[in-house]
Amino acid sequence: MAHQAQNTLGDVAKAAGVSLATASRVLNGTASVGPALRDRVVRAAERLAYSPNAHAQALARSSSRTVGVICHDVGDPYFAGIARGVMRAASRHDLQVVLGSTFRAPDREVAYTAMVRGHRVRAMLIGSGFEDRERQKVLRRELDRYRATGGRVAVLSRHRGLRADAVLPENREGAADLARALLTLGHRRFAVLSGPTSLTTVVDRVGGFLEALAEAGVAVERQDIVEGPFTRDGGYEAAQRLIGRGLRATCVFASTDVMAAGALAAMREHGIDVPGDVSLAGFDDIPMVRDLTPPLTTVALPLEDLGERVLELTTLPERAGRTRTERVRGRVVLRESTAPFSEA
Amino acid sequence: MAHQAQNTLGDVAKAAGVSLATASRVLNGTASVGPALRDRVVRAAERLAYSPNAHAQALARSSSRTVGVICHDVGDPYFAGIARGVMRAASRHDLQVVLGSTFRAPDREVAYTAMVRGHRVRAMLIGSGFEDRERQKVLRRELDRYRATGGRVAVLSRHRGLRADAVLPENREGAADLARALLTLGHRRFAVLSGPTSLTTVVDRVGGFLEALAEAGVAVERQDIVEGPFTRDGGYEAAQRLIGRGLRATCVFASTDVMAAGALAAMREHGIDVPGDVSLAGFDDIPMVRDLTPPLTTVALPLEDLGERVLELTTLPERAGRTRTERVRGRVVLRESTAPFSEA
DNA sequence: AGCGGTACTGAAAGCGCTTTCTCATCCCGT
DNA sequence: ACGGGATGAGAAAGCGCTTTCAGTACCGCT
Repeated sequence: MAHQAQNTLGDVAKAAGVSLATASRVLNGTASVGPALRDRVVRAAERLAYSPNAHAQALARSSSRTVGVICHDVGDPYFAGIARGVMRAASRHDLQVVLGSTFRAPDREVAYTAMVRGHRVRAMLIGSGFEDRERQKVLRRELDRYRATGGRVAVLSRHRGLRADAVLPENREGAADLARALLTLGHRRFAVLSGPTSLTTVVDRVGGFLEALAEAGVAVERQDIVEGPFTRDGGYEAAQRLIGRGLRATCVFASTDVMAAGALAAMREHGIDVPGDVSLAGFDDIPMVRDLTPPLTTVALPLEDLGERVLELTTLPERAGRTRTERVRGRVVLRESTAPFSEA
Repeated sequence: MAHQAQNTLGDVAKAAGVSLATASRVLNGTASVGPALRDRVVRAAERLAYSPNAHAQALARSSSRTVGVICHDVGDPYFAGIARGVMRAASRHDLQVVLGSTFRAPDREVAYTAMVRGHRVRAMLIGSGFEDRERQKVLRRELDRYRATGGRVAVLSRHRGLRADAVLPENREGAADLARALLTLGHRRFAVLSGPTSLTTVVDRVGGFLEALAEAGVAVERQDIVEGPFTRDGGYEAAQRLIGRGLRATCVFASTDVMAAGALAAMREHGIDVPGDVSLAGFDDIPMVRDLTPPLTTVALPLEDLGERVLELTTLPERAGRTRTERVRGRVVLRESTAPFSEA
């Protein structure tokens, strides 16, 4: 599917009766060119519908204005929000974006980084994140190679041993804050809907939550921690299982809002009133949760902002040894899905 | 921010003690090379962490495995769903994606097409769509130039006078189906929450809805059609205004689910029961609407599927004169947000 | 008139790869 | 033993641009 001949800079130069060099200079504004010639070139370019070949430019300049973005799933509201922020910032910096969606498959993540490296992008934003040691090692090698050649890397959320600039949603602390807020409401028996423990995000959130409870002397039994896919239906199923085992908790924490949404549906189906019978809280504050009934208590993360910031990080001048880390504290938002509890 | 020297194919060739040509052939598998040399090349490439420069390849081959995707806003659940489909299909076809988000600004749309054209992508997917004649003319010119040089274009939803392969959600028919379903429920007085009439999608949906009503002899008064931004908050505000004017309709149609979600919130705030006091319906069937209370009646569009199909279109061999059009009929899904109505 | 600048413009050398051509070899049948 | 088709490998010509480097003109001065 080769492209047919496009007009090249050479054509433009010929049409304008100037040299290649001059045409290039006019179109890039890299040097002063006499107004007469300048005009002729601009006109010729317009007339020929000239569009500079980005590849040729990238090759000649050995640099590009492209960044690579790799995330788990653009379809997920979490990444959709982040992606929006990234796109906004990219457009502000006049950067192009090539996108990779791993669908949560670690090897696809590595494949994408390789591909993106091939594109000689000036920066790479990584928004996925796996606990898998082996994978992480491979990824790290890939990224080190990339950086060795001058590439920038910025990650969103924690990545094991990936020395890179990062925007860090404080999942651990946010979940802990939430736990404390729920304790304050009087809850003492909790259940947790966990996502796959292969995701760092999940590990941090669940870990932070349990830890804060533990500090208050509250333990969560193993059977009250249910794991499921990091999706709405994953939450639904996990909740089903929890309910099937006999729901004894007075408060359920879902490690992400989309799971909470699913859980809410499951509870409704089982005639369990939220927050009457049980309180429910999520994490992220994706837009839709305000519109659930009841609106969901959650830890608000400024998703779009996170996206913008991680992109911005790569535009900052590189710092010698140290990497930059921007921590973003989630804000606990208490809504109607959680109610005070007192031992009847 | 020039990249430092990466290992080039030349380095690999030298390290393997073969010519550039042979190295290229081995790495691309384009010709048979003796097993001994082949092995040396592969090893050398691995050792040097060689990553072919995609730009150089694109330039030399004058073709690339990249497609451009342009949409209004990846953050919107509608496009997020579609984007997911596109990414899935792209990964299946081993195609890279460069993404553009126009944030609903027509000139940004044109700018993106130009940029994407510069990338010599093999195909361009356009998911936006404006009624604006002037803009459309500019866009069309841009795309014609692109196609004149062998580029493929596929659009999602109707685009005025853009002769291109298309996946066409039948907005008009879907809205009409919905209207008829609502009529069957007994409703005779309707209100419409319209998005900006600069969007083709809006025009089609609202038009189809009203037309079907008209055919049944039901008219909607001008003041019962309220326009707002194509967002959740746009729906909220539009509903506010409608309520402010004195809501007389027994059924409200929002031209997109996200607006319906906002409208639902507004109604709840005003103590208007859905569907007790008024029925409410949307369009798209984005995942979240199942989880609203009440779950939303809507016209279901297979979003992810739409995305896959529009990408697939560009992978099909081009057809001489005629363009392909895949129509996708939305399916009316009646949920609890709509109730039968009978004149009390 | 002659000198040092200043301001423009062009020729040409790459950027890193693919892909014709060309040229050796090698193996086969006869 | 010899011609001829495979087969394997290299040289070199681009792909479309940017960017040194090397002028050429022309300006104001002395």
